[in-house]
Amino acid sequence: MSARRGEPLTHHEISATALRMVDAGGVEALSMRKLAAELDVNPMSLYHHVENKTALIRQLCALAVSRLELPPDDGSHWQDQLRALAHAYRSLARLHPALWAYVQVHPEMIGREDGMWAVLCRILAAAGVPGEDLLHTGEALYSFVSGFVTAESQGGLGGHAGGDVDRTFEIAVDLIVSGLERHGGSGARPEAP
Amino acid sequence: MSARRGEPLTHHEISATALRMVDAGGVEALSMRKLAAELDVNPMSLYHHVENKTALIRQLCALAVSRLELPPDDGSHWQDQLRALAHAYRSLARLHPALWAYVQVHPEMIGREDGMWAVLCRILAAAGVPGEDLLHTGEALYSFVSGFVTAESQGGLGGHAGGDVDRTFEIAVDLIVSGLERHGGSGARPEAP
DNA sequence: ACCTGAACACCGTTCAAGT
DNA sequence: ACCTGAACACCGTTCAAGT
Repeated sequence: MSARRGEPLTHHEISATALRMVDAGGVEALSMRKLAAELDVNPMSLYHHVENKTALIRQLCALAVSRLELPPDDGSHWQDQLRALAHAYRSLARLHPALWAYVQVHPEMIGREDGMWAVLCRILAAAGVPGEDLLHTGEALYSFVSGFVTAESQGGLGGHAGGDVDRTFEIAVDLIVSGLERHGGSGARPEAP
Repeated sequence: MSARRGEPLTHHEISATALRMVDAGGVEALSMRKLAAELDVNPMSLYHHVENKTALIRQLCALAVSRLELPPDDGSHWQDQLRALAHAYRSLARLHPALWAYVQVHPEMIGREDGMWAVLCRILAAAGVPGEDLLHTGEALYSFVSGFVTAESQGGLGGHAGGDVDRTFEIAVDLIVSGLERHGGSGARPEAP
């Protein structure tokens, strides 16, 4: 009977449409009623496929996270692998900027993304970060990159004349790598002249 | 006539109450109607003192930002000044965590906080960051620290066993300082022992 | 000048009823 | 099983009317 053609609303179709709406207008532009309208369905029908709005957004986050392309553990320098991870994360954030900004404010939506943490910790270990600092350092780096991509996607960067955000990202990643080279075991130890 | 005692709703009293509500339950817990209830006033009365909800939140942000205690330019090392600035920013964020998370997603709410940018750029110049990289580096650092304090206030850090967030912040700031010492002109140049 | 009630166009969600 | 309409308790905001 539903206004839509025969098929009864797939899980996937709901998520895809919702994600499109979030991409277009931010999470605050997603309402169950507008989503239903977009799907040409009665608002209440959605509740047979999704527990509630929060659960729906959680699904969107999971969908987005699953697209993160983790760099493989080839034999390359940890510096290159760390750069690759940072770039992969930034790319993901740029795919769904509004959703990603939401994630930073609601980290419980994705939990601690397992694959990424394993890769990050492996790289940091290779960089010579001592075991007792591994998780702290990983968290620091993750929050740094999260902050950057959020600022980027929300217009918090590039305000100045000729703002070249790619260059800012390059400098940001260089700064982290340099810091690790100094702090970790592989670089120079503090003792200044 | 109003339910409240004689006085006609001061600007300040509205902001203070709203900020208290945001601190207690997040920005999403602030509604014009609940704020009016808290003030014991008709919801519509608020619109004589505030243009709309967005303008009200903007005022809250300005209020919070004005409490940032910028470190003075004593003669101390740029490293110490940078640490002081980072700590001041973190302290501010911890005063109003929910509002600060909101600010990161809506950077236009505070604009580019002028005093802070001047101090940050001065410190980076003292660190030997070349002029053409100054703004990029400043933006990178600002986004890093923003990311950290947002993650901290939203529970994105300290998930692991014995999570000591102060220690994570210490490591995070050390990492930035080390990176600058390497990249800038005043610290030890790469040449390792 | 300041306040107010009613109204409008929205929300998320529940529930009893329909096929 | 799946869908639906009516309803409830909320929103922000406008506007004409009150003092």
